[in-house]
Amino acid sequence: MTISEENYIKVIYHLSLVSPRGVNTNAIAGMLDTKASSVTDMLKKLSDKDLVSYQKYHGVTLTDKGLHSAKMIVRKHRLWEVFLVDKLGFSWDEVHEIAEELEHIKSEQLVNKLDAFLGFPIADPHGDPIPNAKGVIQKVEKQLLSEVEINVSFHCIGVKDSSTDFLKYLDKQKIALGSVVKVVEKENFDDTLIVEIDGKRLTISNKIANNLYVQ
Amino acid sequence: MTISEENYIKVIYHLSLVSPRGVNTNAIAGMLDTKASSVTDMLKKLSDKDLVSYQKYHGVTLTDKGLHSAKMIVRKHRLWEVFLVDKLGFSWDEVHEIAEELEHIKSEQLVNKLDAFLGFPIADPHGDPIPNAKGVIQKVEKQLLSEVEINVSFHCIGVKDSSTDFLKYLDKQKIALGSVVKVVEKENFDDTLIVEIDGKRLTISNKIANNLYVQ
DNA sequence: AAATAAATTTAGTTATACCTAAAATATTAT
DNA sequence: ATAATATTTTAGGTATAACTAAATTTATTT
Ligand SMILES: [Mn+2]
Ligand SMILES: [Mn+2]
Ligand SMILES: [Mn+2]
Ligand SMILES: [Mn+2]
Repeated sequence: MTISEENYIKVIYHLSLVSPRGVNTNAIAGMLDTKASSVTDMLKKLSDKDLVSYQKYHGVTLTDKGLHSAKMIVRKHRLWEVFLVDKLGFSWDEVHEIAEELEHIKSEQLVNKLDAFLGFPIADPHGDPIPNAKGVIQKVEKQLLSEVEINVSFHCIGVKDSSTDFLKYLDKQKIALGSVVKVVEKENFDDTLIVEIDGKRLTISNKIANNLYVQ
Repeated sequence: MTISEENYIKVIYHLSLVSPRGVNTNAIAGMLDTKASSVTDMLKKLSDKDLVSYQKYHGVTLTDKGLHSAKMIVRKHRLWEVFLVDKLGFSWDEVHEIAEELEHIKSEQLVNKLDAFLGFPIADPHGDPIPNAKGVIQKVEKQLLSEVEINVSFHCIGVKDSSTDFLKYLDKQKIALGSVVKVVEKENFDDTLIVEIDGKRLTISNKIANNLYVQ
């Protein structure tokens, strides 16, 4: 599998979590910053390799083989992110780009030794679950902060958006995974929230609350 | 710089340590397991990018820019090898292939953080020197065991050949970097040596002695 | 100084992974 | 149901990095 093929498989995997009935050509093109015609070319190749099942004009789904490959790539991506943050001292907004390269390193032995070295983490620095060596992903129940009951305490356990801008905002507000959050007040007009984070009061927009997972 | 370009630059670097007057097309082809005509194509491209100076039919040398790039690739290769052995528990005969991939990961910050994480090692698991962030390589004086005075003790500090076969042979004979070696007797007919390694007697061929660096 | 051999380059192909523009199909609006 | 619009595919083209076979240049013999 080439790096390009792996990138397609990974994108199809992520998109299929949202559209399990079939992933559109244009959606893939958007994620990979490429043209729809290039996507069509690649879908044919992936289909020939039995990694996706593809019906012209009706999108693709991953085959079992494709799904497993995708999970192994995601596993590598997230393990490397843990390594970069926990061992090398990168901050959580710096690691995605580097992990995009590291996820294509081939050795299975490497991934499994890295996993052990990191202590078999179950989530990456953004709270995303890490598939195990067999591809099994632990399901954790989580809610968006925007949809949570008022005056009940939760823990931050992940981010939905992991753009640099959002992660840096969270750093600035001292919101980290593990922080204790409680919604104190909800403004009906625009859904702005007044929250208590680790004891400190803070006003946050709906857009922020809508990208923070809690448990 | 593409992965392919980096591989060429690195091979030219290694060959130029032996032939500083100019590296031949065929030598490069041999190392990269490709054809001379492919090499010629690439040399033109590298020359256009000012990474090598190339005169048709007369081989190439690295420019300053090319030399620096080469050292940075070698730096990454060797640092990753240290990581794989020291942190992940790979043995020294398993790491080269993986490092061949890892050496192409782009982030400069990554290399320097990795370097710090590893404690700024000066040599890789095979005893080869690791260029620092500026490209400076510490010169250590070393001799081949085959050329060393009799009845004088030395330390093993590196291997010339780092093929799996040779490294596994050394493992089997309990010869490692750091071992204390003394040549006890030299057979004039075929240069076979009787050596004492960490106190134990052993007979080794000239070919073995010719691939072990001591100090 | 030729002749022969070896090394290197050029010319012409191939596969991958992109692209643009045009054609085909599907979706939506009238 | 037809027309308009959006999506997707096809057709034809580019750049990279490989290849084979032929031509050219350099090195070695005689
Ligand atoms: Mn990421
Ligand atoms: Mn992540
Ligand atoms: Mn190596
Ligand atoms: Mn090495």
